[in-house]
Amino acid sequence: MPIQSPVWRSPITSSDRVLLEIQRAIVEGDIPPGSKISEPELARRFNVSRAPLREALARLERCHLIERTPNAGARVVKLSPEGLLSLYQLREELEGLACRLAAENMPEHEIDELSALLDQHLNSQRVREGESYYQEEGDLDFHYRIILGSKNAYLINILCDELYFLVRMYRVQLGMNGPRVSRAFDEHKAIITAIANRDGELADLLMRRHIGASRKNIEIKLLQMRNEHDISN
Amino acid sequence: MPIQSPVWRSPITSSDRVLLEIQRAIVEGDIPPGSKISEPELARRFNVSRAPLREALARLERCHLIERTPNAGARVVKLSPEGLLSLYQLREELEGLACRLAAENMPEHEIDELSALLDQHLNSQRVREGESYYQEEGDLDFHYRIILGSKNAYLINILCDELYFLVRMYRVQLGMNGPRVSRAFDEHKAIITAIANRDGELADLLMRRHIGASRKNIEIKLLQMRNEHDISN
DNA sequence: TAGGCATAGATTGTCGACATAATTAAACGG
DNA sequence: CCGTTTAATTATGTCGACAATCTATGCCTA
Repeated sequence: MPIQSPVWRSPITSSDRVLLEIQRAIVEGDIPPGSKISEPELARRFNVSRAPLREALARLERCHLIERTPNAGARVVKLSPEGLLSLYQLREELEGLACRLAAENMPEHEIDELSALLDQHLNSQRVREGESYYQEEGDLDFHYRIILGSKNAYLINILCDELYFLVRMYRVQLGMNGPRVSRAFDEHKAIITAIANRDGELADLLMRRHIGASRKNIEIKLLQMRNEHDISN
Repeated sequence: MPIQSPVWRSPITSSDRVLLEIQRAIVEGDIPPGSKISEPELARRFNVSRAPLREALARLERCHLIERTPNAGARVVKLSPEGLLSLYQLREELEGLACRLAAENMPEHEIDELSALLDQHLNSQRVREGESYYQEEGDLDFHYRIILGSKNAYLINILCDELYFLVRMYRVQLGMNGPRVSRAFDEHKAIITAIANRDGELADLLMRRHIGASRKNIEIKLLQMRNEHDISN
């Protein structure tokens, strides 16, 4: 039964518009983590009443970008090492499952498209200096397509609509454009090959390893930041 | 970084009260699957304005009990074999992970409590005829406690707040009080033992098998129902 | 008679205002 | 001067009403 995505529906209502704007602002850090969300202020800022704004806040809570307490208002989530660890534990498990299911359910043409997209990225990426594009959009696109290929509506909803905004937020705010680009590309290639061969078990394993590598990479980054902080104090 | 549960917060506001009532009504089938949700009607029925009602609807959508389309309103979800399969695929994965994490993070006293609870259920259940209690509340309680024991906030949120209402809905509406009671008890005992031994790998495996058995049990039930339906036509 | 169009009714999305609870500021006492 | 209590202010929860959109009924046309 097709569960339509309630977060990424075509922006028609003002609530949708406001949602997208605030989502971007939080992910990019324009509204800093931990800061309080003032309904009257945001309503003025986006020229809407509090009704659609509150609708947007409800959906922001759904993708874990804000936390609300009754009668006390909402605050932007505060990033933390534990939160990031929890997030990546889940991603390893869920995206591994997504790969296994994609190996069963992903139509040939979707696999071909994704494969072609990877090659295209390889060509355009090696030449120009701006490797950040692949790191950002390209990587997300890769993961999204596999998740969608799983054809499991709940899995798609949880990953794409609820968890991936957080992933982007951590990436942006930790400044993740490390030197993992080329290796990530090879790993992506291996995963899509496994899916094309309908080898769900292997695709599962490779994806877990892929995300695990990202996690370790980020944990190192966090340790560095913590050390710098300790030194500066 | 405690993420407070946004769905199960103490019912203080009218929105919370309405949410709980509608949740129960949908899970129990009082509001039949697929039926349209009329905001004016429900607002009158619960003596509230449409504002808190819409807040409740937003949260109902979050736990997949209704589906909304912009400018067209909300409908109660329609149960389907594919939906149930998707749900149990996710549960196997997520609750397996929960077991692995619980083996690491669950405090001794929580393990002892759960263990004692199981023994208590064993005693009170064997004597009286009403085995349905354990099947319903007891089983849910068992799973909830392990999930909470994982100490992964996102995992807890997804399972307890977003997916378990659907699990209950499927159970109630498919009339799941089968003969699996005693076997489920043994399986529960084995799982908690593995967690107590801090053997995450084993607990993971056992939980996956436990849920997989439930899934097969339900698939059989669905086949039976489909056959009965075919015969009657 | 089937299909498309227009109108009427109802529903959803949005708005501004009020009641209540929380937060801040001030006043008081120690 | 600081902590506590009280008052003022602000913010959240809720309400009723209006505007935009969708649905259904009936009519017209081919």
